[in-house]
Amino acid sequence: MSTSSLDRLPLRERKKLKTRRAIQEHALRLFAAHGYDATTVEQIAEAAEISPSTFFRYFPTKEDVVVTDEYDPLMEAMYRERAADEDPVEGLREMFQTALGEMIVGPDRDRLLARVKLIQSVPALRARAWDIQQQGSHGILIELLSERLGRDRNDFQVQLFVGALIGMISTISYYWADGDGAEDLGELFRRGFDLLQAGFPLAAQEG
Amino acid sequence: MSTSSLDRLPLRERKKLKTRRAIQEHALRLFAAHGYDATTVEQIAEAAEISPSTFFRYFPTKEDVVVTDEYDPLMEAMYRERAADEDPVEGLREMFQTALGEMIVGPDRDRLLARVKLIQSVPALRARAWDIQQQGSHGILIELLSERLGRDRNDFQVQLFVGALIGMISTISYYWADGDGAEDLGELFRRGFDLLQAGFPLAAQEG
DNA sequence: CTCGAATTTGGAAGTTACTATCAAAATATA
DNA sequence: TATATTTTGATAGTAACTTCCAAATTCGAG
Repeated sequence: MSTSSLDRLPLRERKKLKTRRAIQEHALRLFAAHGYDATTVEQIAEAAEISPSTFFRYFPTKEDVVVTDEYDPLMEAMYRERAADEDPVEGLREMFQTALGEMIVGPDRDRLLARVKLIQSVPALRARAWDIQQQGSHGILIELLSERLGRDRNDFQVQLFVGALIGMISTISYYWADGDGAEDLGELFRRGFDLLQAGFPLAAQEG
Repeated sequence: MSTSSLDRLPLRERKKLKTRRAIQEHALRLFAAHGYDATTVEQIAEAAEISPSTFFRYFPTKEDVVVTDEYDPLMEAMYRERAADEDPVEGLREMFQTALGEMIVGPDRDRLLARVKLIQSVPALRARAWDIQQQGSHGILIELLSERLGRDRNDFQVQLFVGALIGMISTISYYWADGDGAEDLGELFRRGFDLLQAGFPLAAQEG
């Protein structure tokens, strides 16, 4: 962590990142303390020592403060680094494992857990989170997969797969947050991919 | 169509349904003509000859006018009518086929197509549509399936399956609307279920 | 170090979705 | 016809977002 790439940025950029983080931290703190709806953008701006108009320059909507993250480009880079002759879906599966291991630990884990719980509990956030994921991860996954598979981006099977995968990821996130993060997220993803790859053998059990 | 069940309702209820439909029709018409954002609730209210406050008594948000439909209870009823010893997932598959055949034809088809296209093009609607589906169809499917399977409602596999299914349905709807409804919706569902049940055999093709 | 260009910030005013309240109107019931 | 219940409309208010302009800050060149 010593000399991160951030330190080499020009002053202006560093300040912007700092402001952005300050807004996000104060916002999440206030949401946790008083609730999402009860916290106004004005209050967040005051806590972060900026003006409301500056708030909206950093985040287009109040929802984005909670819903936005920076995982997508990282995941894309990780996937592109993988061997070209590997099975594409298998590669995706292992990319997720690596990503989860690297990104979702320590303070990030608690942050993510808090965010998912908040998202889950506020309709406006649930809705926006899905759309952000759809615009971000969904598109990237389509591109990466169709590329590796040598298929068109509009290939129906690829779209179906990614659609199902995103739906599964949503489910996994909420299941994980429901259990207060007690279960291992990597293990939940593993079970998800197993079923997606091999099909769902849902059979009745003894009631 | 002659004497529908609606005619037997008391005057008050009939009027409510009529008002609700009037609001929805005028809203969709205005959205198509001038765009979603450019159309205000006030304008919709004026066109439907009601007050803005009445609008919000019928629809909690402007988004709901577009996003709400009445398919869920029908699908639930159709599923419950099916034989108890049938394979639950197979039953779901065939319920969807029947439902699509019965509900999504004629004027309903064009209406649905217009709605999906509108939803697809407006971020706020995309987001809200997902959340509505999640609150509605998702919960119902979890209940129906877990019941038939004799499993707990919190069963992880059931949740994964329904999550993936809902993701797939979203994908299918948008794919269908993208192609202006040229493809057969039932056929698209069939292919989706095939892959979900048997697993995704995504293999590279000759580029 | 200083000056001028570019960018970031703050402030003010406006739009619109949505809420709360309460009196008037329409409908049901007796 | 008279009374109770429900639905409606008008009014006033909140807060998220947008737009626009002037002030402050940072950057690059001489």
